[in-house]
Amino acid sequence: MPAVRLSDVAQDAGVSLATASRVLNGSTRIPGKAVADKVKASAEKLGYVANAQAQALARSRSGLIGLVVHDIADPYFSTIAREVQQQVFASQSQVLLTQTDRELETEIRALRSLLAQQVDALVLVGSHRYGTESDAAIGALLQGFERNGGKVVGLGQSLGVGRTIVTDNAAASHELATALVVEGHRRFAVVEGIAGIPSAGDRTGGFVAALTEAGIEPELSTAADLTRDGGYKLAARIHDHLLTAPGPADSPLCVFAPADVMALGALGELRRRGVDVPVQVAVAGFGGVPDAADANPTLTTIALPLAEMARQAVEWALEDRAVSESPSVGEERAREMHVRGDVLLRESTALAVRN
Amino acid sequence: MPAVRLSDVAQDAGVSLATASRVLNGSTRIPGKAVADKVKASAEKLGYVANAQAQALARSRSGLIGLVVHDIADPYFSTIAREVQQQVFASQSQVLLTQTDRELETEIRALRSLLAQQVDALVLVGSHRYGTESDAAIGALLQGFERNGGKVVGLGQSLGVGRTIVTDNAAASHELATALVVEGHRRFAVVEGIAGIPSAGDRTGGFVAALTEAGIEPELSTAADLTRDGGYKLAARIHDHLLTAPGPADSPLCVFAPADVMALGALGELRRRGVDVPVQVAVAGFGGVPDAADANPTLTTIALPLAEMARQAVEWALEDRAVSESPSVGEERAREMHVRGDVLLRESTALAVRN
DNA sequence: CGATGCGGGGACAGCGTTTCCCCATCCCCT
DNA sequence: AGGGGATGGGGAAACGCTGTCCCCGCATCG
Repeated sequence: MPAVRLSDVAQDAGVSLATASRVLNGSTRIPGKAVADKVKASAEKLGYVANAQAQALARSRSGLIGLVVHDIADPYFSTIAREVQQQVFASQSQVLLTQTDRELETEIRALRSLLAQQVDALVLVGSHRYGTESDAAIGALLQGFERNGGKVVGLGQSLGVGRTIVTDNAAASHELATALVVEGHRRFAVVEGIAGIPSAGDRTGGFVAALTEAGIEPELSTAADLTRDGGYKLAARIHDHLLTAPGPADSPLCVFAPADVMALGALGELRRRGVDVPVQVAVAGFGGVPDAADANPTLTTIALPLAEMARQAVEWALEDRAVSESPSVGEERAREMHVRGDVLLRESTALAVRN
Repeated sequence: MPAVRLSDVAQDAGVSLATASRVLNGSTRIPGKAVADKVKASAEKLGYVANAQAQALARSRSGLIGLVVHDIADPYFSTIAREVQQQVFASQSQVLLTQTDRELETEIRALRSLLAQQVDALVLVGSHRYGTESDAAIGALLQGFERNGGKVVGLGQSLGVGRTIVTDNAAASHELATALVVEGHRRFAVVEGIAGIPSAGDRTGGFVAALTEAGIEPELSTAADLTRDGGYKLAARIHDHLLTAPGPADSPLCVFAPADVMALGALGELRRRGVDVPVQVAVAGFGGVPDAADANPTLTTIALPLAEMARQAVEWALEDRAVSESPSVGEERAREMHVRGDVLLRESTALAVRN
């Protein structure tokens, strides 16, 4: 029972293949009303569903958008994915989802697959930075893709190719650290940057820079993944550290986790270990996922306009190619858009009222 | 600068299209080593990437798996999606993601698109139940898909087509309610079922049935979406209700939200309103998302083995068609698999120790 | 009244792969 | 030494659709 093809519809309606095609797809040429109705009736009757693969092959446009995230279970990425999917779907296109787990090899494989599927555009969220030696393969892939007419949109940091929605990770983290110091925090712990993931390093970097300016040095710097599990590990380290270096009782250790999901995990693990937040330890995250506002204590973080960023990314991804290929003389189309995060000081970093 | 095609590789290697195809894809016929190496070298040199669309057309297998969820930003779905994506990707296939937002029309559109993309299999998570009048269109779509050789796997409740991983929502909720009553809870609030989403109704239904058996009637039943926002709304209703019917001071109102994300939202909103959980209000969820364990208070819930369920779904979805078409005589392949949820009584429903 | 458009429909050549079928070798067996 | 069976490579027909080119007929205009 093979699927019904366009030729079946054409035959049933008594018209040619060409006419059937014109009726059932927005062609430039609109057949006469009478014929059109006949074709539509036949299509309906037979339950015709176009073969997108064949259409893609003939049109050389697949209507597929590749979405690359590190981990779809991370609320940061799933919040973005939600919006991306909605927008793309509203435009009659489809989202092809891939996860990299922050592995370079996996990302390369994922990109290869997406390219093989002939995606029209690629939306990379929190990708590796293009340009470093080991990322050369990715850079080559992306450049080749763009040269063949594909669009690349980066969400997070600049890729060196395509268009990017840049979050100034370092500046935002700098602002957060400054605010925390102003609040009265003096003891800090940070998470070490992760090789190949520049955004994490930028965040910690900006944070530490602000501390340095304030004449403060973090008393702990530890390595951990940007995941919930990483947050557990981070909490364990913090706990251990406090056992050996308790410090003044009225001064909590403020830990900056460069991802909200990590901060949320740390919150859970600290509590399990009987460490009070924010009295003994203060926690700050980065991202502004919805979960952070409902946590207890509510999580101090840098809120990024995730939905807006996603919408902009899709807009660029779906933008008519004709427009993008004709850079209106003199006025070059913006290749980057900067968004800023809002520092949200909440309960997780609140200091006890001084008596 | 069009992409390099297989014919380019063949020409470069000085072999025919057929041979090149045989070398670069696992064909049954393996060309001689010498020729194979030459072709591989050319492919590498030219940066050849196969056109999956064309392959799909020729092979009539797309290597695409359609994933349908209500809301990818809901941790329940994103946890499942994470696992599904990983498994599918490991098998050289791709995930096509769609969200329904729990809208029937959207789900129909989504299915149509997935069918148009010629997906090899469909994984439906928490879909509408097939069989009710308004779902006839979906049922027809799915049946037609299956008849054409597609596979359908449902995750949640039975679809009436394909294979299903069934969670016994009613029984699990019944067990949870019983446990809560045993703990000492006497006052309950529930969420009304939502038209078209049987799982929510089943959960509340099982919960209420257990209460009835215990001679208890919920003192509040309210409508709210199975989302974080729904949780906010639920919390607001609960709060209002408590203002008019405070009840005995030592007896909290226990509210059952049939989705963890909803319960988590309620936790946040209750706190914002100054309602203490679990002292004034107890909260229970359903699903067992990772977030529930890190919440404060930790969330009582029914934990489903989400990752396992996802893995099983993918296994069925990717199962060799030849196997599934030859039902080994006598031993019919299981069409359903039942998983049970574990009742996890945690802090959000803890009663104060009786003095 | 004949010529010029133009609207509307059909034939057909691709789009990039796979795969069936045929053909040329080469080897081994009789 | 000749024939038969492997073995390995090539030609070409699909796969289902789009888009270009062409043709026909009717209305309009000179």
